[in-house]
Amino acid sequence: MNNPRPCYLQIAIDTPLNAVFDYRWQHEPPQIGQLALVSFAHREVVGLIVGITETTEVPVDKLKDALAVRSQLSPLSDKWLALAGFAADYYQRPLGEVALPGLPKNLRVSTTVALDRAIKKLAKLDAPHDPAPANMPQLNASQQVAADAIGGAQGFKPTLLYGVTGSGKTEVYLQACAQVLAREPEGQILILVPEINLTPQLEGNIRARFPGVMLATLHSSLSEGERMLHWLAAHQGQARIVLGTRLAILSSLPHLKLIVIDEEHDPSYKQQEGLRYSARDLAVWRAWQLQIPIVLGSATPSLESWHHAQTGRYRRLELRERAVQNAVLPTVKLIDMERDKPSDGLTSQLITAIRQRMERGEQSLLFLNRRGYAPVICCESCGWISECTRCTSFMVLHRPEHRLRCHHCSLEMRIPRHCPTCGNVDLQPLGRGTQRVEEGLQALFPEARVLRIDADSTRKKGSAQEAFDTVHRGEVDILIGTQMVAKGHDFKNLTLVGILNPDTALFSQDYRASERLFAQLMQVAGRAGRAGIPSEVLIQTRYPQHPLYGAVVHHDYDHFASALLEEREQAALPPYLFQALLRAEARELATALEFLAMARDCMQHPGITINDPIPMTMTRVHNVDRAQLLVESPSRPALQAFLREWLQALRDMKSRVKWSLEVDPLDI
DNA sequence: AGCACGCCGACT
DNA sequence: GTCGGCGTGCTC
Repeated sequence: MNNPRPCYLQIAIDTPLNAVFDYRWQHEPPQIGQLALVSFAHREVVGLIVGITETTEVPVDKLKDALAVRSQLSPLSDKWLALAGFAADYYQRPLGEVALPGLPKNLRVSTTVALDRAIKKLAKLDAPHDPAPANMPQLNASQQVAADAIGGAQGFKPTLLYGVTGSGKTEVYLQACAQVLAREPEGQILILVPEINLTPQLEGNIRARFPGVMLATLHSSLSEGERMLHWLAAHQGQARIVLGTRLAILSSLPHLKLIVIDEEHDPSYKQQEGLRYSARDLAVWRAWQLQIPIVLGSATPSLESWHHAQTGRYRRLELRERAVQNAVLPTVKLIDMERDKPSDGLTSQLITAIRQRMERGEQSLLFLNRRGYAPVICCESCGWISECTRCTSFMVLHRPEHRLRCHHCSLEMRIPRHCPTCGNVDLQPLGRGTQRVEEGLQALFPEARVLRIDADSTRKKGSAQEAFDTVHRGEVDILIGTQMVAKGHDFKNLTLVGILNPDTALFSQDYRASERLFAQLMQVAGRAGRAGIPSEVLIQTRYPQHPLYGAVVHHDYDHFASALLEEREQAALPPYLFQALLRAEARELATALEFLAMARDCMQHPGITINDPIPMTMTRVHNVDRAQLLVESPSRPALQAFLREWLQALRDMKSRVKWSLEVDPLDI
């Protein structure tokens, strides 16, 4: 057991320091990829062994002994280490910050009881697999072509599966999976979805289809015990199918043979804090690394993927029809709000359409992406408006709770009885959110069962599921909701979708806003008419002539996307240009801007454009001012090379300003 | 990022 | 007298 000659372990630790740390080890040498418990800066942490050497440069007085190696856990593979290494390089973060946070928490504590228990439990579950699928439904012709193309692919073959909502993409994935499981005796499949609670039926479908193979799920609402078990099942190769959200892209899958990314355009594949990675982009890299097929599915692909399909880097497969017998796409109509003036936010045409559904016993869904009662209240005599004292934003009126609430810093207060500046008692709500529309609907249709689903109405755990179940049981006539109702759900009796206020995104500063709006409209429109009953989507707009709406009416993503891509090329925007964003925050805006100006000027940068520092659109959040600096280049390698040097220079500046870098930012 | 050390203000 | 405020400095 005792090895007379000590070795040195190079250990990556979850810290912002851009280095690995050497520790002495006086026992049998471990393997690269194993985890080790070490004492680091007055605390005990678990790090990842990334190198083993016989010498070290570190002075003896600094060197410590590693405390333990987690020898019961088989090492993370070279391929996995290379994936973490790529992500660390690409997103300009220390390896430890990439590799460690994705591991189950119970692997990163000083005790091993949870690990030992999970290993024992999985040993008992080690039954032989039977990959045979149960109850395979008949596919239509284009589904079959797609399933065979994906399931039969060899090598690195990215496929963009472009299929309208309800065209049966899921069934294509499942049958492609069946082919891979049958062909590869140990093969594993990774299926990524945007948010698991929005697709609870997918998990059930997979289990029912493949009763003989182990499925592991990985997402943020698992308990720590479950996460440990599922992660380990994937790591040991026992789980043949892993279904997860973006964080699952960094799971250990030694026999990975196929990757599926459902709704690949969905912004939730992009992590928005800490390591801001794109799970979709990492998935493509991982497929390339392993030389395996990957399928990206969407009714409204991201322009990045669309571009790759146009240039031939991805193969494009198409599903043009809805898969359910007789189900057709809903008819989309635009309601001109200049002609049909809304009262309580609803035009007379929309009200009539809802009334018809009531009479026929069918359901209606109203979509408004704004929660609360009204986005702001104001004083009509002096012009005071309810601004947040800590953020560059407004306090939103939440009438049922009798409170004003800032959606950015969650500051709350009672509704003032009178205007804080002039004393006027007549404070008016301005604009409308879901609560106000709910109130208007109830007044308009006293006999209707109206249900509101948004982040406020579903605060309690499980209440969202409960609300959706109520809709599925047919106990709701009119559903009003935000984003939450747009995704995934298959409402059988829903034949009308009303979209209340989509216009704001049309004139947004954010060049991605129209792409997102289109995807959102298609997605929510896709909730209607799934069971074969003819159905309608009504969009209330002041700009019925806008080309975006024209494309929605004709269900024509092809031309819309190609037109947007052309605009992006003309304007030199992604995907024809690569970007990174340096953000800085400070108590005073000037401090943040000064730091960014220094950053801009601290280095030569041929081939790289560095724009001027500007305050962020929402400058102040929770009493912190934020500014940003956009860096651009038509060459990704040039940008990458520049960023590496630049970040070193920024670290050496030792500024007290808090800053961070995001590669491939979505929101600018 | 944590966490300790360190040097100045109001409390039993 | 000390409890604790957060500035600054280090982590193999």
